[in-house]
Amino acid sequence: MKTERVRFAPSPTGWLHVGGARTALFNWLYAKKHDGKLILRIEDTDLDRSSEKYAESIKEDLKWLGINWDEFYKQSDRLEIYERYARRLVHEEKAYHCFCTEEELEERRQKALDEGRTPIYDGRCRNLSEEEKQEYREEGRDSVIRFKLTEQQPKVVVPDRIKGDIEFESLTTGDFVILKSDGTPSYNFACVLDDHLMEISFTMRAEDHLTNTAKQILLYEALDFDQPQFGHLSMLLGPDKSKLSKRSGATSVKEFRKNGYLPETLVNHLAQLGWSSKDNQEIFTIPELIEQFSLDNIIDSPQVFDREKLDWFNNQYIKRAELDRLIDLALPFLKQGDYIEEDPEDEEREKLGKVLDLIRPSLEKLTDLKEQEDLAIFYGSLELSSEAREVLSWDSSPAVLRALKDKLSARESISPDEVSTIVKEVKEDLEVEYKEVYKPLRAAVTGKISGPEIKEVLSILGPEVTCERLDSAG
RNA sequence: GGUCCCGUCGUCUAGCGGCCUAGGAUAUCGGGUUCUCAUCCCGGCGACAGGGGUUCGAAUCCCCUCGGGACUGCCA
Repeated sequence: MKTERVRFAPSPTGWLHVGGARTALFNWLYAKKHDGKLILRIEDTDLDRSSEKYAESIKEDLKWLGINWDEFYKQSDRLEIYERYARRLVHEEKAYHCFCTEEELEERRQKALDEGRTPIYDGRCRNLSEEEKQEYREEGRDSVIRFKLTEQQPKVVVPDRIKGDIEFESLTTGDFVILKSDGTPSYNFACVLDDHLMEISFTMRAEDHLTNTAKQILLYEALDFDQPQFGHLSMLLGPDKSKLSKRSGATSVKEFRKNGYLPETLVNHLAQLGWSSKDNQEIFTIPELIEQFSLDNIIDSPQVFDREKLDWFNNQYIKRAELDRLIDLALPFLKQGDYIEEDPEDEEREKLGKVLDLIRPSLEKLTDLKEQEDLAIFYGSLELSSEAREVLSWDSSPAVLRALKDKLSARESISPDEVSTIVKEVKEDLEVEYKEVYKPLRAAVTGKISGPEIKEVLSILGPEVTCERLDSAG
């Protein structure tokens, strides 16, 4: 069997957004599933809007997501190829030079619109004589090369592996441009040439390319190329149900990274937007995703990219992350907060690990670390809240704190279980309720009346610091 | 306007003619666990866009209507 070859072909005119990331992901999953190759192709033929900066950031974001590619191309490196094929089509009289200016075309388009007609290029430059062409050239007019659609507009059928065959009664485009006046190819032309030359076996892209695919099929025929298979993914929508755009809030992968999301969160959520596993599994590892991925389970209808579930996923993955990795993931965000300035080492790192492990269930995003009040317990100076003071003013509190201190002061360290034991002893010795021990203890040690498990807190803080705080609170 | 795609809880989805008084997840609400918050567990609310067919039987098949979306560039 031939190797499956798929591609992701972004244009470097902006940061990678989640829609593009999903297309990349689906292609990648498909490639991995079939032991195929993923080709990354930067479509930078729009010289004005493309920039190297964006091309780099797209690569960076893909890497961050764990989407790696096997081959890399840039269309701007291949301009002679497109030009050569365009000339070939002109030579075969399947394409022709058109000298109409953009202003003229715009004027005609507007007129057609005003008259309620579909604006279609009228093909007036199709049969220009050599003299006429020469005249235009002498006038200093630029020309483009247009693809000649056959007179008897044939029905185009797009065979779609996801949606099934899609028939176009008629294409609402006239002779479209394949080579622009600056010599760069237009999208459809470059795409067909590259997909063919790069031996792409399956072209999977979002549904907004459906009509492009129809046009491209005409090009495949004119060029006498075998066609790859096609597949169209539904659109990703914003909360307003229109095509996801910057207006829909944060949409670039970069922003999600910056906002404290884990790459596997995004991968998982994106994978399950328009695809679902047979048994409704929701939390996947990457190998599971690859194993279970199939075109059969792709959904035709568009889906809203909603942040709520993403946050839930992120909490799930934060809870699951390996501790050492979590520390590394957390550090950049911690440094943005008030408590940690630089990378801790040895015992400090170990302590941080314990702290993170303790508070991770409460983290939805890593950015929560910037203002995590619980961190103050371990890294800040103690301030008693008014609620904490109230608890400490209970009649029973001073004696409880004293008793706790007596039991702790002789110790070097203490385990969470030992805290439970001590609390129990104090409760029994003083004949009070658990609450009357726990609450003042929490208030004195953390300054707050709510927070992470107090026995874990004491274990991390250690008896010495704990006793100091019991002192100053008492 | 034209062409094309799509239509199950707010959102993501299961469902591919009977297992559906429509299942799961999330969000939300309530309860439980806990010294407390978070986590976790249990429960509630909540959808087949509408109308015609076909069929013994339709969320599932067909048609129409309505609704949403995309495309309609010398952008990709």
